[in-house]
Amino acid sequence: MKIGELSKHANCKIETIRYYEKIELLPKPLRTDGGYRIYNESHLKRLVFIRRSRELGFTIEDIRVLLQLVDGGSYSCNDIKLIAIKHINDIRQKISDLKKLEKTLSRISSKCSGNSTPECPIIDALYSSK
Amino acid sequence: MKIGELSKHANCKIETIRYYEKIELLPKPLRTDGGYRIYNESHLKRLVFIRRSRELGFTIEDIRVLLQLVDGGSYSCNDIKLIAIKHINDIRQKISDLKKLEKTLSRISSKCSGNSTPECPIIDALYSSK
DNA sequence: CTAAGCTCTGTATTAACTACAGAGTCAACA
DNA sequence: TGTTGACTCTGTAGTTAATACAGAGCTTAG
Repeated sequence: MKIGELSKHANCKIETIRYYEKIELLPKPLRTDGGYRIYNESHLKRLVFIRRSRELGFTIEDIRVLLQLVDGGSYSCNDIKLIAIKHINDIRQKISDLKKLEKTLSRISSKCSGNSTPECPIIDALYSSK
Repeated sequence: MKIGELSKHANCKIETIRYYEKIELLPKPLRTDGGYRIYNESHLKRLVFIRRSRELGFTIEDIRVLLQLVDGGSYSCNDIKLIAIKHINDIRQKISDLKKLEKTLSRISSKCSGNSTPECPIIDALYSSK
């Protein structure tokens, strides 16, 4: 299968596929005489794995570790679980930070009259000298 | 005040201050004969405004708009409130996305025995052919 | 055989900084 | 006055995870 077809099956842009090859997440595929990349099912599975992991918010480096474990064939369920749990904790932290942010912003902007005068509590809150 | 002092007062790295000058968020300060930047109180206030806004998650471009409104002197409370509300909505969306993510990951990883066998539901979920 | 459509490489861009290298400046102290 | 150490300067490159080209070459249906 050529890169365009892989792209459709994996729901991943062509440039991204080439990018993953360059950073060595995807193995180099065979080429036609003309230089076109030719992929097989195992490339597709691997690419789907990568995309799914990205969608779950794993970084490329997380994924590299996961793939190395899988490639090595020596991974244990525990290895994987540790990575996942760390990631879940990161996500929870982000959620908590964003909630704080939202509260602060909502509080500031609720004081705002929303009229056409040039007095604005939001600006005051941001710009005040202390 | 020299850049190091400004940096301490505004809690902002020196490189970042120079960066803000380069992208024209901060006005160019006067210089000593030797070429050192010399700042005054109004630079400090502006830098604090920028840092505070960044901490609240506004983008540089958001801040540029806010500052232009303030600089123009013609802003209205309503102008500012619209920007803030849009931003609050963006944050709520992000929180909701992250919560979904967290749920999915928690669900997958709770199936994981966490033992030393090479069978792992996390990998299976990511790597399965469909 | 030709034209449309696909793919190639390589480089530049995005956001918001951060991290140097190598040079120059300033202030205090002897 | 000389020197040392701390500070600052410019300019460039790196970070993350792609995305967006230009300009060339390949493939295949008709």
